[in-house]
Amino acid sequence: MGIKERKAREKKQLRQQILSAARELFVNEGYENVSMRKIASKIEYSPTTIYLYFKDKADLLDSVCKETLLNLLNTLEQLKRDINDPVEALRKSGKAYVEFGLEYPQDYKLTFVIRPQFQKGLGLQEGSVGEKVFDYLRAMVSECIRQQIFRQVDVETTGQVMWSAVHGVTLLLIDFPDFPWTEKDKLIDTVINTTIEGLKA
Amino acid sequence: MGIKERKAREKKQLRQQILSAARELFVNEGYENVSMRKIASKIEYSPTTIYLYFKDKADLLDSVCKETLLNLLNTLEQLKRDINDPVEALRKSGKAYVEFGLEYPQDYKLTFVIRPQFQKGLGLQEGSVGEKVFDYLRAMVSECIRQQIFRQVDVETTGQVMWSAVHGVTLLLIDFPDFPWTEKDKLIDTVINTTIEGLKA
DNA sequence: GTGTTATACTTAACAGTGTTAAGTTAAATG
DNA sequence: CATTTAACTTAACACTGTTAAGTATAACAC
Repeated sequence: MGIKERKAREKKQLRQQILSAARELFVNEGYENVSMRKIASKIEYSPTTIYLYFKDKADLLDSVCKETLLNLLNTLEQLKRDINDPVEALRKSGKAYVEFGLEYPQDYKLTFVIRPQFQKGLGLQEGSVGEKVFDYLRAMVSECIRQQIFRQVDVETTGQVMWSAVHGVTLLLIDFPDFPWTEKDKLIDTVINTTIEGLKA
Repeated sequence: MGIKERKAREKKQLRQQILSAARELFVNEGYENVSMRKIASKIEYSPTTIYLYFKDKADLLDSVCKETLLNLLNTLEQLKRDINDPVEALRKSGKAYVEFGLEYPQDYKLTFVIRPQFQKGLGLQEGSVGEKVFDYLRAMVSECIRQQIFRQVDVETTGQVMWSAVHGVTLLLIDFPDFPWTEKDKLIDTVINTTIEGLKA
């Protein structure tokens, strides 16, 4: 019974191949500037083959995005294990969050800006990766409050403030790459540090 | 010599008509889903006529956004006249900024998220309205630093931190209307206050 | 008033897009 | 060996932004 399994393996491989090609093109040239034909030509298949593996172009981007969000979650959870001080963990997590957004701007914008626009009704879907990322942030903030490092404001608000800050700087850096920003890392650090300082007792 | 003036007036009128039609369609259906043909049909001209008034679709979007920014700038400058305390002015301006975004969410996204995506290379151009808005913010922050209320970090960075915060919370509130946010005004105030506190000495 | 020029707009077309229906080819099954 | 099934391709549709060429009308000079 090895034949069916080989076939399934090959299908999975091609799916992954499409996904990788799409990611590379999306990241380098931007979602709008990448056509299905371009992706197809990169993997040396006809354009219509893609539709045997993905519903449409949005679904393809969706899948690319889900992959990278899982990466973000991995990165963050790895980080958590190595750091004890909750403030330091929050700082590093914030930085990792922004850097992820800058590394995969298309994915970031799709998930946190574009998808909500077309998928109204739910903020972050139940059980979605996006929700898990916010859960992670909440846990961290919660620890800072518990240890009385942060002011005793409610956890939800505090988490949302933190999210606003990193979300804001991420999008500004993505959307206005030619604005005369302060040196990028300095800006990110200052945003995170300022917010943390402001949240302290 | 009234003929030339009448002609000029008519040209201006048609330009404005195109602009209004474009704004309405962009806001209601989203930039990508609006074609030049759709705009043209709305104003009952041929599609190519638009190109006599605007370089291309991006330029049209640009002009729509410029209008939006002028409105924002007006709102802000009205505010400035009434307040003396620079921190209070900054707080109120931040709030006004966010509220402007929430009142015209589609316009805000068009200007600060969608346009940069399609009109690359725009830092904030010399003399542009966007630059004036940031100048406004800079002046305010500068005063806070001069009066030694804020830490002596450079003005640019400080301004950018402030912008990140308000931009972030504005977009989150727009894009995830069904997320279990803290009460809206409380969240906005906390974001602004936290950032201001973090910037203080 | 007539001929010419400039202005404002339109028609037709190009090269590209996402997507689908129908067709092909080769492998697996009975 | 015949038939069915799966994987992939070809051709086409209805769109997109944009441009070059054409047209009709209004303004101007004489």
